[in-house]
Amino acid sequence: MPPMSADSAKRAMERPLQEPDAQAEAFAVVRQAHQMESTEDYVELIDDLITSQGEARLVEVAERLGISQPSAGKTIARLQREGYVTSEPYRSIFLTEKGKSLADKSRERHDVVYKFLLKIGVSDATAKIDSEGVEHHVSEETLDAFRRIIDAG
Amino acid sequence: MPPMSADSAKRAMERPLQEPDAQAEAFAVVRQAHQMESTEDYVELIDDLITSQGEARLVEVAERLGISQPSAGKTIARLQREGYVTSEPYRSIFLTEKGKSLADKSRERHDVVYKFLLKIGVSDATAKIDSEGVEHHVSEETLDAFRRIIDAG
DNA sequence: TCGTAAATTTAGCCATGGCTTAGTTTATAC
DNA sequence: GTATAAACTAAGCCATGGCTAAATTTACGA
Repeated sequence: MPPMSADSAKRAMERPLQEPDAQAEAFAVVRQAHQMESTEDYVELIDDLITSQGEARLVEVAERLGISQPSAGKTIARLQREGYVTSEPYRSIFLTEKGKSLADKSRERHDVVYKFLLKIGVSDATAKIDSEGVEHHVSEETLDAFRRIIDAG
Repeated sequence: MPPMSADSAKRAMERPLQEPDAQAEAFAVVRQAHQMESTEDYVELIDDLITSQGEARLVEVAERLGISQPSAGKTIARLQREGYVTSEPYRSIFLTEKGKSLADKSRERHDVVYKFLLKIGVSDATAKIDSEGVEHHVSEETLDAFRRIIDAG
């Protein structure tokens, strides 16, 4: 093992490693959040499309996600397998109860993050982009902290 | 197309859809961030291990990520292919210049998010977990907003 | 009604990143 | 110095989620 530099020693003091299992747990949470990410993005988007346009077509879902139609279709098939949506061949996409309630929860979370970012002075364009990425990784506790700040005047 | 309910009409007013290409862009940013996520997690962890323990062994990387050794090894191989790390068979793992500078940037970002969460009243345990997920999805603009709040008394 | 364009599906490609099982190398302890 | 344990690699499995190209179905306008 090479000797430790002064700098390294300093950083090791200031920023000690976590316990291995606590750190592993944090990464596990991220990986799990990650698995739900695309599911949440899809149901949220589908719900928005149904609300604004009366129906959710694959072509529109793909366009708004910025991916090809077959890619979107493949994921929609998974969502159907997992009970979030229903749709018959060549028809538009509907949310199940399960899908709708996940969509509602996701949108709520998304909105809190978005409004919070605006509140602390982030521009609208950046708030839109960052909230899309951040929404899947904030716990209820953090959301509550965000809500307190939103509501504070 | 089915008729729109009163509720839906209301929500459509309050939360209009974004432009398709702006929305697609936001998702593209998330997907790209996503591709960098594991790279950043690895180099940051490897750097921390080198600093605290003098070297980074695969067994430790795997343990702290909470995944199997072969899984960690496969990703390390990718990182080597992409020029972030070097390592010879059965030896410990080193960061290249490129890897080291990414690690530094990631740690900085991670620390800002972590400290910010503490500052707004999130518990230490939650701040550790959430910062792990959030760090990859905050823009420089948002980080600056976080820094302002951290520095504000 | 019928031809064409748009939407959707199918098939098959690729990379990532999990996993297990089994083999190899290294390090250690006796 | 050698046996054993620990660390690592190899091989091969799986699901996800991108892609393209080609086939099919639907919808629409002339």
